[in-house]
Amino acid sequence: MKNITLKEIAHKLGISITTVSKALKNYPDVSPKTKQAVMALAHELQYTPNSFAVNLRTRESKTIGLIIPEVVHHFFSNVINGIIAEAEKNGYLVIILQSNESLELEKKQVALLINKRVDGILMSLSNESNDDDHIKEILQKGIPFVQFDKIAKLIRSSKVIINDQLAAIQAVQHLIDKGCKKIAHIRGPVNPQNAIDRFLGYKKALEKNEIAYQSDLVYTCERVSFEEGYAFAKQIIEQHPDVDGIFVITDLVAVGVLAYFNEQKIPIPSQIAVIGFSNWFMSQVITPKLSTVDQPSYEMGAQAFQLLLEEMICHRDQKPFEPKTIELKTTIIERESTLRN
Amino acid sequence: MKNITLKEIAHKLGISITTVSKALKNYPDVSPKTKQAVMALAHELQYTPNSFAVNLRTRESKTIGLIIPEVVHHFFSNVINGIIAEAEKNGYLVIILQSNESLELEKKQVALLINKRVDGILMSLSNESNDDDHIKEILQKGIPFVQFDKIAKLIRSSKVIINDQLAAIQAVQHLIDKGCKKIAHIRGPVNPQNAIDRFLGYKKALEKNEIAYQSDLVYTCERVSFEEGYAFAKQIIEQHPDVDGIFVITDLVAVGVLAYFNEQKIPIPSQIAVIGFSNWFMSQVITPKLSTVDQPSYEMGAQAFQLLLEEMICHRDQKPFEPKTIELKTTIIERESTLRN
DNA sequence: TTGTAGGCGTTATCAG
DNA sequence: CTGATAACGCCTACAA
Repeated sequence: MKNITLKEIAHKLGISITTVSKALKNYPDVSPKTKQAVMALAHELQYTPNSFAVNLRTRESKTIGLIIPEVVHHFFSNVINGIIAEAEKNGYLVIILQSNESLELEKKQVALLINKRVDGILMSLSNESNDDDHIKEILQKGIPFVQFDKIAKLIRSSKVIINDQLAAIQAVQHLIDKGCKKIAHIRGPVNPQNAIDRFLGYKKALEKNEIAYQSDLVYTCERVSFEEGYAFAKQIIEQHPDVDGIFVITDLVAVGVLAYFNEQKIPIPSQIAVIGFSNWFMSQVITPKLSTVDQPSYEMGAQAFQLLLEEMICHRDQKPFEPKTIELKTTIIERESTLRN
Repeated sequence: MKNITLKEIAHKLGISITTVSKALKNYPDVSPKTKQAVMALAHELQYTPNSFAVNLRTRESKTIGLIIPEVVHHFFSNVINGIIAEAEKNGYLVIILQSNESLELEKKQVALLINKRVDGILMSLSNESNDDDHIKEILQKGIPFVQFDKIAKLIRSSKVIINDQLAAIQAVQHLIDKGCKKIAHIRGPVNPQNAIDRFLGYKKALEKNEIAYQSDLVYTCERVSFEEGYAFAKQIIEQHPDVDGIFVITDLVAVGVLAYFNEQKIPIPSQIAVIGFSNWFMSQVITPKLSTVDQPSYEMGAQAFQLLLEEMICHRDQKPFEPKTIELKTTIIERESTLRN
């Protein structure tokens, strides 16, 4: 079952490879008759160009790389969805790599993609990432590059993000509006920009409402897991029994919090109100249903690809490209876990 | 920032391209001295082979394709995880495409991957798939191919599956052991082999326990969604108020069932016991915690890649390959939703 | 309108 | 030990 090449078509038709190539690409300088014949035979033999050869010639692979911290993650898998869909619409395929939240792996993945000569790279940083040599290498090689969600602020590239600080302010304000006076925050790891911004938003919201900030009400996740949420909930209730509201870095962790409180029969939201972040599917099916901040994940993926596409086109045409930053809207979703008044 | 080629290294060193190539690949017939020099310069200039050229020459891309019904799906994203990890260990990258449970899309994706000349294809069928022309084309072209989870039984290819029928028998037996006498089944769509097998398992378990099979106790999902679970739970309770156990095709749907019962304050498991399938993460955090059948998803991905790898190696070496089928073990996980006695 | 020739960057064969 | 030469399959000036 060998593959058909231009050469074979040319041979069978007794014409040159060049003519066959031109005919198939509908060049104006081929007679309709030969064009016809070539098309027909190509179709009959089910000719498809050898993409390896095309890649080599055109220096493009119509393939992009995506590096993401975790595939098994409601938010990220939705982003992937958006990216793949948008890429496919535009004739691109997507190679996906996981950093597993490890900087070392992330660097390795970048190297792999550069080696593979993908046409562009999309990336969301791992939680460990506090170093950007590998990212600088991407830029230095002139490879089109777009960051999304967890970004390195100082890198000059296109970005698709949400306003984490504002979203956090709104989430905490929501708790305050529901009557919470003493609000704890379970924050994300120290590195990621979005954990930092959400934390800053938490502080600002308190400040704006003239509630004193207490550093001992802030708990820091390392792995951002269900188990951590469970454990911190226990700590919070033991160390600060009068806490009446918790703003949690993400829904998964918040679900852990709810699990502990449910087990201890601590009433939510009457004693403690809880709000999460990201609007995972699970949040609407647990008891009590979790209030959260909705973050447009599919949209984020789609937009990230679009920015990358623009840059890839400029790159190919040797035109200069100005990085852009797109900020997507978030919305507070009120459910049972903050339903008071 | 142009890329370094063998030619340039050869030029700078005043030797031939051939020698450079050999030196870099550590051929025995190059003097240690030249080898040294070449290595050093290559390293200094950060030479990396142009993978497009290598692909063309070797007729391999060290890339495989994966077609999956849904990325945003706890089970499948875990499978993806296993595949990517195992592939990377063996020097392969993975292009992921989604069929969105549509046969038409699935066919398109297959065509894309064939065109791309991936070294192999991994696939789980969409629910719509009742036709296998596209799969036959893969085999006909001699592309290494492995099916997993939702498979076409009659296609002669390697497969990684679980014993759905047996797992279903065990799940229903579990309900019976817990005292259930009238058991409903919310089944998957008509096409997929695993939905059929689970349904058959349900029937067999009833039979073995001398419980009469009633076709009106079987409800068929079309989209396998939370909403369907919710709606069928309502129907079941209205049409058959004496049903005391439900075996549900998958956890997502089972969670919908629980949601309705919770809302109606129908006690689980005392009035009705519920068991799901697949052990989604969500199942252990909802109330009541859902009993289910655990299915090794990461493992399935990893094994599927291994089978594909074997086949790709045979393919490259022009050796014959015998398809294999691997059957992975499932386990019943007892949680609150069936916790009686 | 058609064909020739060169090259993309690598690898493999074979002769020196 | 080294290097010339010929592919891999396609594209594109340029010549005929």
